[in-house]
Amino acid sequence: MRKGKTRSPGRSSVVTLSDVAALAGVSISAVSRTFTSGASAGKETRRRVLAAAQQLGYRPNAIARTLSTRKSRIIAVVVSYLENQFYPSVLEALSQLLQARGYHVLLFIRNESTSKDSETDTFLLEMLQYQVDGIVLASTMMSSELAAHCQESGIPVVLFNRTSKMNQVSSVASDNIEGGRLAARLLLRKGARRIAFIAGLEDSSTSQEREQGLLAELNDNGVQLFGRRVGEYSLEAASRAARGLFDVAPSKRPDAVFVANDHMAFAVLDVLRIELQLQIPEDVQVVAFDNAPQSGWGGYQLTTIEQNVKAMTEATVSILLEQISSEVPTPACHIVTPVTTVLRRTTKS
Amino acid sequence: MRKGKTRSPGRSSVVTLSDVAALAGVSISAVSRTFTSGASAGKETRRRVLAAAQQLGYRPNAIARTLSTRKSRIIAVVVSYLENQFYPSVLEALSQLLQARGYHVLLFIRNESTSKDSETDTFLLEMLQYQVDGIVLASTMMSSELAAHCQESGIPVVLFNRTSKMNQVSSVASDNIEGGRLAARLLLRKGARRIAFIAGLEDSSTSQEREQGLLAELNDNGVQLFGRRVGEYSLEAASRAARGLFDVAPSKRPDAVFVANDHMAFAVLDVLRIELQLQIPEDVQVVAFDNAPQSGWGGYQLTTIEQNVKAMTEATVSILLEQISSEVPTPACHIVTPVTTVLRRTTKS
DNA sequence: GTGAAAGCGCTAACAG
DNA sequence: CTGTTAGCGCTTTCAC
Repeated sequence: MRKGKTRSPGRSSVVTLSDVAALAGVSISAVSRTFTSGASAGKETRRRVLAAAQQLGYRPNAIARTLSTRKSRIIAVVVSYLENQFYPSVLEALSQLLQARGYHVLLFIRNESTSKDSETDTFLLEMLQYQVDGIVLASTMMSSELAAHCQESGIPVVLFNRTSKMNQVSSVASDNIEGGRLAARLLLRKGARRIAFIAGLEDSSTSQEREQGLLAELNDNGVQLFGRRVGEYSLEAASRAARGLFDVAPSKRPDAVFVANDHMAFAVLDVLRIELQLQIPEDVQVVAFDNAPQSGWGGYQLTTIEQNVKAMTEATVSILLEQISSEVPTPACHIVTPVTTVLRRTTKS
Repeated sequence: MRKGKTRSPGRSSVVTLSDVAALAGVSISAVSRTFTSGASAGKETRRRVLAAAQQLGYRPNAIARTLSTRKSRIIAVVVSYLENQFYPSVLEALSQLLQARGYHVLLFIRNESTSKDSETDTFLLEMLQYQVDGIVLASTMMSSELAAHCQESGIPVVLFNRTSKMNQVSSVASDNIEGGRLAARLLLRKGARRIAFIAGLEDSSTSQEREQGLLAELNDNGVQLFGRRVGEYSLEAASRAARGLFDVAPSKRPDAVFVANDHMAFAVLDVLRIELQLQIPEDVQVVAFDNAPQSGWGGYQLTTIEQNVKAMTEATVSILLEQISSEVPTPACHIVTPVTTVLRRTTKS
């Protein structure tokens, strides 16, 4: 191991507290204090320290600070995949907010297709090892088990865009039930009567709630669900689902579909329009969920139920920071953000 | 500050090396060694340590380890925005590779629109403070200056999908010039003679090279560039560029456009088809660059020059890890990955 | 307000 | 192979 004053040249970051202290002719605690907001800083001392620090190009070592304070100012965010543009949007918003408050994002992408269950543990371990101050689980496919694990390790967790059976852990999600109802109401109002649903993953709370809302509203209006398939949140499965529903005799076809998210809806629209030569919205109307960026693009013009990314991400960081700063374990809280329907060309005007 | 053995309950991560050592009845170094690969581990000792660690739920503290070893196993990756799906793809691939090798991704999103120049420094500072082992700059819009800064701080940097005037810093990028030539050749072969170009950001090396290749090939075939606009890598500017080029008398219209990336091309296609009611590829052919995921979707079916994300990301991590592990400063290296044209429906068959 | 000193949890000589 | 020990760079009592 290197000895005290030996410096490997070229590494500017090896300027330490004591170097600055030496140059400024004060103690290291003095230096530490001037770099710690809200500490008893001597006026003249501060000036000299700042000068010395400036001259030396001193940068506080966040790692050392973390070791000492047990606060890393790092938030782990885990997502399952970035293919669905909704998630990059979220990631961007989240990162922005966190950065503005002096936190940093340690990104974990848990690609479902290439990862086994055991990896879940690996992930968790790694997050814990890095002493992250908080975790946001923005992964619809993440097991509730993992959430529980995190929770019990004592570090704040918030479930993003999903909820958990156990109310122990905080969550932020859209009003998916209401969203499902909005979709149903819209479709009904536009004259649809043979309404089908394409689910995401069966065990995703998000998909379940959206379906639940759909069914409730349909039921309230005395109409039955016409068909149902599972799209697993993937392009391929969604395409298959669409074929299953629509590649049949016209008399057996739905006249509308509610797709659990925009991402799947793009695939659905492609098979409907291109493979099956169906007219949208004349032959079939479709409404989905999220309002991902591409939904508004000319190629799709998808009518959808919008999730309020801004509200969701803001709630997420505020809960997280709240829990982080609070000494006592804060009770879990569950935020439900409102949704709105945005009308485009996949429903009749 | 908390005293030695005092534990705040509920925080399982406070189990330390010495706790394990005590339970196992060995020294802390023994414990440390069994958790350090390639260390002289006593067979029986190891067994007992592992048992004790297991029982206590011990997790090595990566922060402490970092402080001691000066290796954080964290790589900073900075991107400018995630709206262009090419970047989420890259991020996912990068994260995958890095994770597999025991590294982690600290994500920085430098949203151009909301950030001032001074923030560049802030970013850099933060990365340095966290003692990141390496940096990948996957941001076309990032100033070369920042790259230089990083470089001089002694930590390995690789420019992703861009190059720098100064050859000091490593880079990984596609063969953009060849890509531009491929686009030109394709368009020429498909009968286009009035070929226009929509650039990204003027000072982006990537856009410059693509244009350069286009011009070179055009020139070799004795044809002049028919028109040129700047799309700034944004949907809005690209739409404007498309209007500028095509919202004119038919006699003055290009019969093909090469767009500097797919992201802009989507906007271009939308104005061409929807606003201007032009037939693609009959009235105008378009080819772009990247082969972003959506390019293959039914709504666009965009002919494009594909960047090999796999090759690019693999090269990136291999350079990075190489430089990290090498004691002496490794000379900068510049990887150029091959591109291929993928034919779809925006060019004639 | 300021300095001395004791850690934070782990690693890496070094001597046995 | 094992234990002892001296740090890594910073924060935070605790006296002065």
